[in-house]
Amino acid sequence: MTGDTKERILETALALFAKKGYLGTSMNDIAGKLGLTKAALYKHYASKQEILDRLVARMNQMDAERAAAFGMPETASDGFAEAYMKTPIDKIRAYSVAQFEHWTKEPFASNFRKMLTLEQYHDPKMAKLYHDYIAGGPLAYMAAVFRRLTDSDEEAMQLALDFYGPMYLLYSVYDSAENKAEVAPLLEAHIDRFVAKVESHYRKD
Amino acid sequence: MTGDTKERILETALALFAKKGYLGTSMNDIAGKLGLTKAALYKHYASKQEILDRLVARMNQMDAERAAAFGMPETASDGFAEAYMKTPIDKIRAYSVAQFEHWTKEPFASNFRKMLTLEQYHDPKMAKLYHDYIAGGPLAYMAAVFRRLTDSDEEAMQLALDFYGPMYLLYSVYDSAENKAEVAPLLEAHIDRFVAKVESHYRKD
DNA sequence: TTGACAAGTAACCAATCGGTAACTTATAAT
DNA sequence: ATTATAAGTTACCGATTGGTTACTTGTCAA
Repeated sequence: MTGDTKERILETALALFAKKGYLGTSMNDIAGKLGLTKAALYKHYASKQEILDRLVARMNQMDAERAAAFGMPETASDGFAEAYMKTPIDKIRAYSVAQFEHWTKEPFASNFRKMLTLEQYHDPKMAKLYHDYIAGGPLAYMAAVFRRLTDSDEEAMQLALDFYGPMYLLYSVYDSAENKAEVAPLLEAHIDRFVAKVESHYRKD
Repeated sequence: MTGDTKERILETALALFAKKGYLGTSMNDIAGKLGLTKAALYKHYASKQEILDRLVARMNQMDAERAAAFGMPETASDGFAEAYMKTPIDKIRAYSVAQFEHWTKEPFASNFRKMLTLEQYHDPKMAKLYHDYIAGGPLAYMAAVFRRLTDSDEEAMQLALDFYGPMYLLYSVYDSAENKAEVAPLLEAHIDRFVAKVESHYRKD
């Protein structure tokens, strides 16, 4: 039965970190929501920081598994040399839609993304995770992918901005949307329009 | 001399709120950075909350003045009925570039944007300000502007996503960029490409 | 000269923070 | 039956929180 409580602590802590931030969430808050006292939390984790560390470790593990499942190079790496090899446009589309569903509908990933958003400016480690997972990381990734379609790094970056900028904005739209079911179709329409535009302009495919 | 200290308290508090969040910043932090004790802060503001309220009020005032200076309808309003009247593409371009410079280089606006980013999930008022100023607000604004170029609301929204999504992403890119001077040209290139694409596709201008 | 006032200080307040110590209780293996 | 052990409790710790009180100091007007 230890695994059950230990798991519920992680989920509850992450949900609170996503809403109130790491500093804004007390051990009493986490324990209270589980019907426990805060001392019980220290039977499972040595400190508040260790709870956060375990959350980060789990996110890294989940992302590596997902990247492997979709046959895409991992995101966290600095070198994107292998990214612009053979990634057909269909695979990019499927991967992007799945990524969006993951970061919005999956409770763990959605709360983790919100937590990163709240912690990015005062914690360098969180800033790097936010960059790699949500912001500049995927942008650089797409720029590397599009590099083989274009003649210059500048145009590849513009294509990456065209492609990922709206997707990045839709994360925020999703979070504050009253009807969240309307958001994913906006992304799919955007990707379809983008693919059509690229395929008509770069006919060397 | 009261105005000087009162002003420095606001600026210092906002800079700390942007880095550590509202809850993560103590009155001691603010006072210490000014070479004062926290009791001195209460000679100028009744509470920590009043400092935040004054920052919000100042931002609203600054934005109204800027919107008026650029001849654009205000952002915070719910009704965009007047938005799609006569806003030439040149004015939109100039306004957008100025907005980006404002939210990145202007210290007050830059710190305010970061503070809103950190507070958006746990404070409904901050969530609305973030939406109106940074995320869904400008998106809806651009969708209303582009509505007169298109046949449907759906296509207007797609155009707005194409236009504002990259701009929104570049805010994040700017914050973590080592060479910040390279970011604004990315936005200007994007806008030029967008304008060229729109003018070739919608030739009823 | 005096007196009002703005702006600052040191010292304190109750509440809360992350974390610890001592104790209870249920379960399960020997 | 006994004994570990895991999982919980209550009560406490020093530090810090937002905020208050009493006091001092400099300036400027009557």
